[in-house]
Amino acid sequence: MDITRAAEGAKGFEKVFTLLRERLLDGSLKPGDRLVPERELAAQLGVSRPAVREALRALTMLGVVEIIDRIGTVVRRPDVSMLGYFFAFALAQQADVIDDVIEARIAIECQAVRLAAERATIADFERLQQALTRIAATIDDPEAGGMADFDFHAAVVQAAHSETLSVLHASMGALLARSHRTRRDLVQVFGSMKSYLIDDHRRVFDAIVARDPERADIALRRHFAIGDDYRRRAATGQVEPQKAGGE
Amino acid sequence: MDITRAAEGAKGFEKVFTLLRERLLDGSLKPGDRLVPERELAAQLGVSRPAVREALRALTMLGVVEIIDRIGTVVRRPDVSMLGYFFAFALAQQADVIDDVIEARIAIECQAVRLAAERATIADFERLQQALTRIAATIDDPEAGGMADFDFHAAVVQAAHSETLSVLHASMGALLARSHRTRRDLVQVFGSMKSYLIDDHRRVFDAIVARDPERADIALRRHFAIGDDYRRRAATGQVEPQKAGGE
DNA sequence: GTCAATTGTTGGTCAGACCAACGGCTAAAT
DNA sequence: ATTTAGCCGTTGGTCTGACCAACAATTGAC
Repeated sequence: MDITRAAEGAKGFEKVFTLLRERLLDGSLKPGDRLVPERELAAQLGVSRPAVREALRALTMLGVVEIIDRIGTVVRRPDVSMLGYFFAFALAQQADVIDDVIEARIAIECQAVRLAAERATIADFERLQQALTRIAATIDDPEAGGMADFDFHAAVVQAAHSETLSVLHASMGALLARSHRTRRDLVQVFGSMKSYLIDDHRRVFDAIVARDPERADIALRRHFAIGDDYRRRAATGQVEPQKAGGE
Repeated sequence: MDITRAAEGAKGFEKVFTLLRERLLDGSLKPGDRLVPERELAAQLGVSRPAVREALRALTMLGVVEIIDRIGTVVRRPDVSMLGYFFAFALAQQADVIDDVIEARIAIECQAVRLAAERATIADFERLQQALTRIAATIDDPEAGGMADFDFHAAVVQAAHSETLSVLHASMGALLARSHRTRRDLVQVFGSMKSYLIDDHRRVFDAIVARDPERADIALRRHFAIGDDYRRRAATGQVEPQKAGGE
């Protein structure tokens, strides 16, 4: 492993981090690979060992490496659970990032639902059907209901058979699950949400089964729009949304 | 700032990280706050300064603090830029399935073009217009043309005014730029690509200007589909695509 | 009051030492 | 010959103490 071509001009932490980042991004370092020991890496790069440690710790936070005591540092597939930390901090600091990410998830799911309509397998239909059943069974339980809603959406993304979309969706998973959970709290405020939750998810499922990407996309977008409406009205103190009973 | 209640039993990095995480999550530390100097924090916690540095560096990667040289460490509000690092690594691992990533980009861009149709500013229109001009001017230059194509798509994503979509798109940026570059090589095989490239991009632009999200989405999807058609025919040795000249 | 020099402060980095906990190797016992 | 016990090497985790760079603040001279 030729690892001595360091970043120009940099030293210490920056030198190590930049070089490892490049090796990871260009594929020289792959999941499962073990880095040379810290002392050796420090010697090769002409930096101090604490600088190496800082860089490795930083990469650990991104989930791309794992420092194993007395074994060494191992490259791993980026671990979406690390993003749980990020979202927890974002929530605690009331950062704008939360709504931005939740909005952007529409891109992932709406494209996924189109692909699902084209590619879903029997196993996918079964998983979606089970998720639908669970949504209905948990309609009065916000905790389990939130999870059931999230599971349905995750099943849609899985049915798309796109590894990239799955990774992106999983990276937002912690945030989306929380969002679904919060949405479910509104069921006690708006009785009409019960039929909304069951019927809308069913509509999405039916469009996937019908192999109709356009219809699936439209059904899912409508689902998001009405969900946002419920949220808006809860925030503004309005009672039942006017469109809830309509088509 | 009472910061000495450390995590039970832990020491070194773990002790510092855990304690700071708690302070950040419980609101004791807020954006704008400045932590005590590293030396003092190390003394208060009874750990070494490198341990403090590792913990601070870890929190830096999560975007919750910023280490400012000779000033100190300041708490900040997390923003989406941290996600960019994560996505870049996650997508780099997908590099073996480049087509999967290229396909998934449709999710990002098609949602972005919808939002662009709703949110684009005058400055966005100007940037898109310039990109269009550059596409036409570079029609016979694969290198510059690939970049011009990518710039148009990036401008669409920017016009969506969604940080998360921008970050996601940037994470794929290198792959997409290369894909556009490769596509431009096909111009020499298929003369009809010239009008395709100019007209299709113009159609997308017009739909954005018309503030018509549906039409923009449809135009961009058609653009991708025809682009894929060219690519397929090049791979299978066919000459001009039959639909190229039609509506 | 202004300017220059000095001092203090903070993060960035380094060198070297020690500790804990394994795994591997070697020598002794059976 | 085989098994067991002890020792050594290795690696990450942590610590101490020192030095450097680059400012800002303070002090003294004019």
